[in-house]
Order: sequence, then structure tokens, then C-alpha cells
Amino acid sequence: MIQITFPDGRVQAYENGTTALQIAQSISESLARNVLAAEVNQEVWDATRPISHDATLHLLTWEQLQGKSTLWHSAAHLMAEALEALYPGIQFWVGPPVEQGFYYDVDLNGHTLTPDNFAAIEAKMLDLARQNNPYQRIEKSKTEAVDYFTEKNDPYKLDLLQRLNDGEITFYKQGQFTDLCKGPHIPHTGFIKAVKLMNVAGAYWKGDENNKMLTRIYGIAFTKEKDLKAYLHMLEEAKKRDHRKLGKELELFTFSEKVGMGLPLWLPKGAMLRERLIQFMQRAQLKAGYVPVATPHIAHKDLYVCSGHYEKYGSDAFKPILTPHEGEAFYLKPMNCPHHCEIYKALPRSYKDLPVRLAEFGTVYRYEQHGELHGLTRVRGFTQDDAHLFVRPDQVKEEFCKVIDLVLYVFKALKLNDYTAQISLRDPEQPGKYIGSDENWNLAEASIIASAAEKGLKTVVELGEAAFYGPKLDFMVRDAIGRKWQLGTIQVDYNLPERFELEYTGSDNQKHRPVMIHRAPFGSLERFIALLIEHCGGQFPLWLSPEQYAILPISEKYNAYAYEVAAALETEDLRGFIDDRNEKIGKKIRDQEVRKVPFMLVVGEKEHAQQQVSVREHGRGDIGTMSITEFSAHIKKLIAQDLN
RNA sequence: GCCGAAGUAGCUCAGCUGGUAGAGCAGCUGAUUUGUAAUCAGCUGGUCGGGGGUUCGAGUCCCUUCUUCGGCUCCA
Repeated sequence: MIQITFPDGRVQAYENGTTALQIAQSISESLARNVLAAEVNQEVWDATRPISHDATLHLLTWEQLQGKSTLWHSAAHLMAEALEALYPGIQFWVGPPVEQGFYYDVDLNGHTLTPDNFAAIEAKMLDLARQNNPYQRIEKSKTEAVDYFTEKNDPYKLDLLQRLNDGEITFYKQGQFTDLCKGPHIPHTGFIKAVKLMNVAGAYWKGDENNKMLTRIYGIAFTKEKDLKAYLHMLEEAKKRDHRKLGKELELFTFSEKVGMGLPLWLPKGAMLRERLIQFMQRAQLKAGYVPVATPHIAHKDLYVCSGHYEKYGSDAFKPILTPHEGEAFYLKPMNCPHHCEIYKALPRSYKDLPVRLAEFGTVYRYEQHGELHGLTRVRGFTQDDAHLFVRPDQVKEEFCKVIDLVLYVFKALKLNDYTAQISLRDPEQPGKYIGSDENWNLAEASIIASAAEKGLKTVVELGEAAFYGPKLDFMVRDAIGRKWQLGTIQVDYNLPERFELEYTGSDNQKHRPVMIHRAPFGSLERFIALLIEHCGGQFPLWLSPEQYAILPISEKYNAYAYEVAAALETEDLRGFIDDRNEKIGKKIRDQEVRKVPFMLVVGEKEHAQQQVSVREHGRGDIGTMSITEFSAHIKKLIAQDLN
């Protein structure tokens, strides 16, 4: 007998070799019908795998992430089975579950596959699914496995096998398809009731562009047809929030082939939004003791040789600009830090001066590969809300904490609650990748971890994600399609002060080296605004909204009064406009509603007589009449709430 | 850069197997002077992304190029 401990702490004895599925059946038939896998001693197992020792057991259904992942992984195998049936001779690399479904990388060996083929593959998958074929786990010795794939002439699986040890090799078989796989899988294919292939894409074998390109087929599967419908609907909704679509509709920004790809052009409304963000940040920074500086867009090659960026990124950068006669090389600046180092150096610094906090909204240019460009989130020219803090080593942690405060203040004002904080540390396996002493790195990493903990941030630690010059803390946010992007970043740097030989005079009258902290709460303004657009679906916080109100005269007779109202509100420092088109009020309301203008002020006979405005709130409708001063007070109160 | 898909009016899209470009919205002009999500009528607007080719004839077929979109370690 074995002792099974359930999540609620209950312990029950079962016969040795009982499976999770049988245990589920002993509890209830309906539970058993939903069990996809089981967590046995924290490890996800097939629900049909016999348990031969005491264990904690957590039954996994569609409700648990691991349950879903298991189903998706099994669906990947199902897709492989369908593909193999439809395209004989194709070979498989890997087919894991991902956040939204699964994919399988295949070598089509001459077959071609386009989205037009999806329907046939999906139909085949469902056909196979209905056979309720069990996923059978088969343990093999390494020799058996190697023999199997040698006979199949499968270089991909043989490559995978190379890295596996004897005794840990398992195959999974369902229907006609057998795959090298560590599992786990769902009990049988019948759990898969709905499938949808999402797209095909090329993917280099092992992600290395020198290798052959395989075909990656993405799909998703569900246990209910209804869930698939809901998922597709959710995708449609997400598309509506896409910043590229809203940016066009709300006239925020555009791109021009003549100007060049990846170089955004800000239209007046987008520029207004940008200005507001900049102003907001400048105020916050002034309060936090930053001083603004300004630097040019290009710099001599020597600057980047000194900073080390030339060596590191020289080949990936734009080509240098040469002076016509002397042939001296200048580069568009890819970052602001080297310039700021020179500003630090321009004056003698005492320990009493530190921290020195130099801030600049610096526009930088970076070469991004053609295929990497994406709306405003990945561009070739963008503006950072950059600042560099030059601090004494004993100030690192305190300053780091202050920066976190600033980032959190910004995120809160913009209602970005759904972020993750990622601490990026060195990859212990590649020490050669990094510049700087071990001692400094250890110090910096410890400071970041301590600061994040002190500020109560929920963090994820990623080894190997650090920059070559120092560890960092990044704030990541998802876009409408679920992709993760880095927004704010705080990075400790012991390298640049060394390279630029930065110094300050200590209380001991000796020269000391400061530590640098790079930080950008927005990161790139372009990317930040993109994510902001998607998060609020184009409905910006009132204080940011390019147009806060629209005045809608009932007819041309009341235009004059509309202008009076506009003039009054302008002196109150509010932004708006008059819709004095020769249209009916319903049309005007509709149009401004579509344009997501936060407030509409309807003015006609009655309002004019009483010196009032009829206020409509976007998405809410009529909220009653008030005087102009009442309205302006109302708006200001709402703005104050946002910013505090 | 590489794999795949797409590019038709300012925007959203239609245009079957090649026969000489069309709708709605926007814009312009006029009528209307309007009370809380689309007033009516008329008009303008496109070398169908660019270049080349096949053909009597190309938005449609072929080649090439540019741009956009989805991917390109989320490693059994």
C-alpha cells in the first residue's frame, strides 16, 4: 500500500501501482472525466502512470496551467500525427506547449504548407482525436532509441538523444505516431475537442541562423468547442486594442516609407500625449533631485571606443558619418550614457556633490533588423527618458530604492498594474561575457536584490539576462497580443566609470571612483506609449488625453457661445476644441464618442441662457448640466485623483 | 537578415476562371439650423506599392524590388 497526500492535507492509502486517474475515479466519476494529468511529488506525471511510492498528489484539470500545458503538449503530438499522415516523409524537431497553445517545428522535406492547408490538418486532428487513442508511455534504453531513429533516418531526434542519458529516455505513442518525449501527456486524444492552427513561421533549427530553417506550426487546443470560440473572440478584442490600429484611428503617429522604416512620425495629437508624459516625468524628476542636461545626436567614434560600445556593437550599428575633408568618424548616438559621463567629467566632483543625477530625454538611433521592427515597440529611432546617477558606492542601494519609487509612482499614475519585475543577473556559466570585476558584480547584484525586496516588488530572477556591463532590474508589460516588452529599466554599471576614469574627491582627500546607475522609467517613450495605448484601449487618463473635451454647439446659432466657453476653459489650462461643423448634435456626439474624447459639452439655447454646459462623459452619456467653473473644477479634481 | 503571408481612393474593404476599376466612411459644394451615438443631395478623388516581362489586352499570370504583418531557443 502507498500513502497519498491530497492538497487539503488528507492522507489516504491506495494499492501500490494505482494511477492518479484511478484515484480520481475513486473520488468521483466527473472528476475523473476531467483529469488531464497529475502532480506527483511536485512533478507533473501522466494521470495513467502507476504510482509506486508514497506521494503528494494534485490532480490537474483544464483549470490548472499545467493541465492546460499538458493538453497542449499532447495536441502538438496529435498535430504531428496528422501532419505525418498528410505529408509522408516529414521530420520533427520539437513540439512544446507555449503560453497560448503549442507549436511543432518540422522539416517538411520538400512539402509546402500554407494557412490554406490548416483546415485539412485541423479536420484530420479532430478525426484522430475522436478515436480516443491513449497516449502510451514507453521507456526505452538509449541503444533502442538510437536504433529506432537511425532506422527512421531522423537526424533531429538523434540530435536530441545525444544529450540524454540512458535510463531517462521515454517515448510516447498515440495512434500511429511515436515520438521521443519526456511527457507528460493526457490520458487519451478524446480530451481534445477543439483545435485551431494559428500560423506557420520559419524557425531556425536550434534558433541558430546558420542552421536549416524549419517550419514552425502554431496551434491551440481546447477541451470544449465553446472555449475555442471564446478564445478567438478574445483575440478579436485584442486586435482592437493594437496600438498600430489605434494610433492610426486616433491620429497619434504614422510611418512614412520616404522617411524610413522604423522611424515614427508623431502627429499633433500623439505629440501632445508625448509632451504631457515628458512634462510629467520632468516634474517628478525635478522633485527627486535630477538636473536636466542636453547633448547632441552624434558623437565622435572615440567616445564609443572609450565606452566599449564600439567594440561591442560597432558591427550592428549604423555606419559612421564621415566629415568631408578630415574623414573623421561620427556615430548617431545609440545611447546617452557616454555623453553623460563626459558631462560628469567636465567639473571636479566632491563626495559632497554625489549623487549627481543627470537627466535627458535623449533620442537615440539603433539599427534593428528589418524583420524585428514592430509598430512603436521596436523602432530604429526613439527617445529615452534617460538619466544617469553617479553615486558613491555606499549610496547605491539607497539610490536604487529611490529609483524604484519613481518607477512605481509613474506606473501608478498611468494605471499600469499588470507588470512583472525582472532581476537580470549574470549567467554563471559564461563568466567571460561580462566586463567588470567579480567583486563589483557581486556587490551590484546584492544591492538590486535587496532594494527590490525592500520595496516589496514581486520579482523574477533571470540568470544570464544581465547586460554585459552590469545587472539590472526591468519592468516588463504585455502587449495586446500577449507579447512581453521591457519598459522601465534600472541598471547598475561599474564599467563606464572605469572606462571614463570618472572620479570624485572623498572626505579623505583621495580620488575615488563613482558607481553609475542607468535608469529610464518609461524606457523608450515610443514603446511606453504603445503599451499605454494598448492597456487603456486608447482611452487615456484625463491628464494625458490630447483632447480633454469637445464643445458641441447644437447649431451654428450657438457657435459664438461655444467660443466663449472655449476661451474660459483655455484660461483654466484645459485642452479641447469646438466641433462647429454643420452637423446634427447626434452626429457630433457619435463622432467624438468614436474618437474617445473624454468629455463633451453640449451647448444650445438653454445652456447659453443659463451660462452653463451640458456635460457628457465618454462611455457614460449625459451627466447633467453645470457651469463652466463647475466643469473645470470637476475635470481638475479627476486629474488630481489620477496623479496622487 | 531568414521563413511565410499581404499591399486596390485619406480610412475599411469588394473586384469570379486576364476584357480596360467599385462601395461605405472621410473630404469638397449646396440645402437644412438641428437637443444627446450617423440629415439629405451633388461632386472630387486611384499610372491597383515600384520596376520589368508574358499577352491583342494585366488589379488579375510570371520575375524582381520596396513596405507592412506573423514568426525566427517559449529547446524531447
